[in-house]
Amino acid sequence: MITPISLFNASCTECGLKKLCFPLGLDKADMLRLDAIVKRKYPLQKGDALFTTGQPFQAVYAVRAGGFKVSTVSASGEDQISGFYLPGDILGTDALATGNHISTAIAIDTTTVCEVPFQDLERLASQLPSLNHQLLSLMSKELADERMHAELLSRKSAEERLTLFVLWLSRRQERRGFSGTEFRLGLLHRDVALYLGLTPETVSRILARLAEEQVFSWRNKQIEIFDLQALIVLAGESQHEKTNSPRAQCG
Amino acid sequence: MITPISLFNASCTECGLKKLCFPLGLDKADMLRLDAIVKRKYPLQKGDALFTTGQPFQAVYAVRAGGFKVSTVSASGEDQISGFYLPGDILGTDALATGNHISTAIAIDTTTVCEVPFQDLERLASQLPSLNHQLLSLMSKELADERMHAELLSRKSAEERLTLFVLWLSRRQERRGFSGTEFRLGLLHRDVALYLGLTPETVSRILARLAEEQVFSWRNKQIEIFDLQALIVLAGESQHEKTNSPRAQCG
DNA sequence: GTTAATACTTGTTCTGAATCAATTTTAACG
DNA sequence: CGTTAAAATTGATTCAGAACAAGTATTAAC
Repeated sequence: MITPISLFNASCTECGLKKLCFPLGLDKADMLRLDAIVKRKYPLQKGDALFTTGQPFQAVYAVRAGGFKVSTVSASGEDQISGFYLPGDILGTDALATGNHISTAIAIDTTTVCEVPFQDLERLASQLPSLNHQLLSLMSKELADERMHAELLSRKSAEERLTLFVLWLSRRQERRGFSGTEFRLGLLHRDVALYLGLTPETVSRILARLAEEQVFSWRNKQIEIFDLQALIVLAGESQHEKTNSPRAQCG
Repeated sequence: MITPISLFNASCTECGLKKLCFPLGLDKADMLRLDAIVKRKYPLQKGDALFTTGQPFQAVYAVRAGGFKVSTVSASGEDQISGFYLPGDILGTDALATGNHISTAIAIDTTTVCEVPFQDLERLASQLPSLNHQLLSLMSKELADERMHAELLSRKSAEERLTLFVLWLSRRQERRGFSGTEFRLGLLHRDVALYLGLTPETVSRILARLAEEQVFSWRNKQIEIFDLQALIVLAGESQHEKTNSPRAQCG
């Protein structure tokens, strides 16, 4: 259960997500300094934009509850989804190079974030080497995630893509201390299809078949994994490969 | 013509690529400090690895001449190519998050690099805010490139992928002050096919057709563009879209 | 300079996923 | 709560590009 008010009030030192946001090297004093520059915002409603393409870069954001889909509008008007950001993830760093956001972040649920003004963060980071390293590390992880995404898109079959995606989510849930076999995901099948480079029809068909085969089901925003081993095999991860997650900036 | 010895001796202050590597904010004094930590290495031969998957992270590298293909080995043994790094580009930052390289960089030609030990770089960056910002900006650009790669893989047809790739190269050449219509590229068609998520056969067929149609030719490592406008149309960039490059860390 | 290996080309067949189309289900809103 | 719009499902058809195969051209090695 989400309790927006208490989350809204929580500071970094008290936040249950702090180990996710800044896993390394900040002692209590440093944490308080970080805390001082973080602004906790009122919840965004489903469909609200956190930032949009072209907006000047002001801050990075940590997801506390809910989530975002981040997309770029392509020539044809259809948007390509580059990633999903769930609690503990940090987003907005895409704007760093140009000073303007190159993508749009839309809340997929009622969502609360911490806003970290980037100027302040950069100034603080210049005084706290470990925070600075953490920042670089964060971006490096994003890059690794995006590469995995690209690999998925270029070499995997539709079934592999979908099962791999669910497997990533499952592992992510577990890493966060939640059930890896039963969880909620407030994403449209359509959005997942876009992310995976597939059509909604194909996703629907594969979901139907995998439910039939008792591997997992995904209905009404609820995912339930019946046969994790089968899922691993279908995802092509049976006896090899790295166990990275698709979006693990803060894990 | 490459003259390895003179390149080998050049320092950052004299280097023709310095505007590419560090476009922002370093004055002469700062540049000298950076120069002091950079190690210029003897040339690598074609096929040599600059770093390989799993190796501990020691340094980032700036390409001076030649180039690299960066790939990750997938389950099946085939490797997925995540990018190409040409003169002026900086590579190696993928290892930052984990402390170990998650990919392998292979020289595609006789190649010279500057090695920048990361510990030194990070220490220096903590004293030079503009260098630190530059580092973050670099990673942000890499991320943007990887997203463009993912978008190309998920939504573009084979012809669009290939023409877009050539267009990116062309623009990159121009930005570097070289001819955008006639240049050398020491890549195998096979590697480009892997990068684009296609088979060598498909690449070969499309190249044959585009040469036939007098759009561009690519034979014996030499690319020649006959009809840039047609190329732009085929790449699906006719009257819209951003003009980013695929690998523009230093441009 | 000859040989061996690797890369590239070209043709044919086949298939996975897109596309088109028609319902059914779910969510949104007054 | 009923109405309407959006999303998801299911089916039929099509097609772009993969896979397979067999040749030719380059490049590398000795």
